[in-house]
Amino acid sequence: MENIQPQKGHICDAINQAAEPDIEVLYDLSELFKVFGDSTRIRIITALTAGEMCVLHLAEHLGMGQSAVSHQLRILRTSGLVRPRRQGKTIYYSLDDDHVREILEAGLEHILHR
Amino acid sequence: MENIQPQKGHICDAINQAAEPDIEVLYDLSELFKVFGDSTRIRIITALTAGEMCVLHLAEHLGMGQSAVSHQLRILRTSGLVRPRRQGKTIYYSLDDDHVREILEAGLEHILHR
DNA sequence: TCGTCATATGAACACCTGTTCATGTGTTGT
DNA sequence: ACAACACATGAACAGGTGTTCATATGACGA
Repeated sequence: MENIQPQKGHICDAINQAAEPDIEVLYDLSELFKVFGDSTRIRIITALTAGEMCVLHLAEHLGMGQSAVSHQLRILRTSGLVRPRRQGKTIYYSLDDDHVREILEAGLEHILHR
Repeated sequence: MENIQPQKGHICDAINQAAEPDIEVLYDLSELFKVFGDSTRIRIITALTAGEMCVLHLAEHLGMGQSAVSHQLRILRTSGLVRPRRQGKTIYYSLDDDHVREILEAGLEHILHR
């Protein structure tokens, strides 16, 4: 990284203005979006928007192997986006938070309205 | 990928219900979130929330090299999240779309409120 | 208890991503 | 025209990511 020192003072609205708002929060934020940044996981989340579903049906729905889906579900679970409910041998997954739908909506707004 | 055929019919709310809503849109959606899924880009976007800024000031603000920032700006520009404005030698970047702020907000809601 | 079903997990592998270094492009002032 | 400045771009390299294969866990029924 070089030593940066622009010669003439440019007029940048945001410069010299208080430090970054919670740099650690911004890191967590990027980690959250990283979870949404995979088409398999987005498809899982979208599917769960309609209601809870078990792993094999998710795999069938996505046309993928059970293992791959299970791995992705672990990531979604760890991130607190999805919640498991055990009933006998099968485990039903559902969205853990209404924020998840809102984030999805916000993204769709950008994709569609332009 | 294995041949999946669950033995007994589980009760999954969303199964057998109309096909996926535009699988291509979901792919684009994941591509969008992928752009948000990097701390450097999130920091750039957040910085631009306060107003336009030139590349060197962004680099200074982030404590990174000019090249790295420029590479990330190209990704943000290509994704339509950020817009350049040339004035002499320097180029000022700003958020291209109000949707960007909304997506950021939706993500923050999830991070903070829990 | 034994076999089967539903899911989870670990290792391995190919692929993708972000930074750095070096260099190129375009603009300004002299 | 030339040097300096602001920014962009290409190559290269380390580190991360998602799928597959094989195997483990845990629950149910006979």
